[in-house]
Amino acid sequence: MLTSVDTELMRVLADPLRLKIVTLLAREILCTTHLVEETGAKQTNLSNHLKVLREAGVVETEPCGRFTYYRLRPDVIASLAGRFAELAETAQVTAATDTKRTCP
Amino acid sequence: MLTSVDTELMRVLADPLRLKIVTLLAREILCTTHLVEETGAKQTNLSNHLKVLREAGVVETEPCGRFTYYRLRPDVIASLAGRFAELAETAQVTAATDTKRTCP
DNA sequence: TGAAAATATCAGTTTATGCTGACGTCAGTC
DNA sequence: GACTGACGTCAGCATAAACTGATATTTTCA
Repeated sequence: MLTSVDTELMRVLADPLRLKIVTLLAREILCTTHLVEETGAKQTNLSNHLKVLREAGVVETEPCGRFTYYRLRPDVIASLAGRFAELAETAQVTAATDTKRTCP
Repeated sequence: MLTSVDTELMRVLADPLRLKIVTLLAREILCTTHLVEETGAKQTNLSNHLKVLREAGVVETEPCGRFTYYRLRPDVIASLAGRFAELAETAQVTAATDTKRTCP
């Protein structure tokens, strides 16, 4: 059974800046200041995007004094990768067998 | 080296209706009429979304008389799945080793 | 305690984009 | 050759969402 891809998660990850953040967090656990440096975005803007990522469960926070560390949740990304892999596999079979519905 | 996820492709796939179309096309090659039936969306709306998917290289068309068959390109989805799998793998290592940049 | 730094929140503006209705085009059928 | 059905295009509208500036909150350090 082909489980569908989470639309909300896709929406969250579709923004260029958020995708950049996710890519950066995949390599290192960073705090907002680092992300401001790396992306060049305004702190306010970044904070908004981080909130979106947090609420979507993509990242987790860990307070450290007056800093806040952000870490990416690997399982969320892995799950998404799995969904797309399934989808690609299904599409592969469809293409190979040329499964088409007849015109009405 | 971690190749980044294609933002444009993500934007295209982030729409609920387009994701629905992609999921349907993964199983069967369909024409617009079928997609109208399956999704319940207006033909015009669907045509607009199909154009977006076409221009992004996600789907291909095959004319058949006055009908137009749409097929999903498995390689595009497979590639995306691969990128996310890499990202997840990197994030997994980062989490396991607790790789964090020190506060400035 | 007062100042500064790190981060979050809020309100307002602007931009992007999805949806719709009207219309155009091309292929098949009577 | 006129008609119908499948599909695409275009212009306009409406909503969502990204960006910004101002401000609040919390923590650290002198």
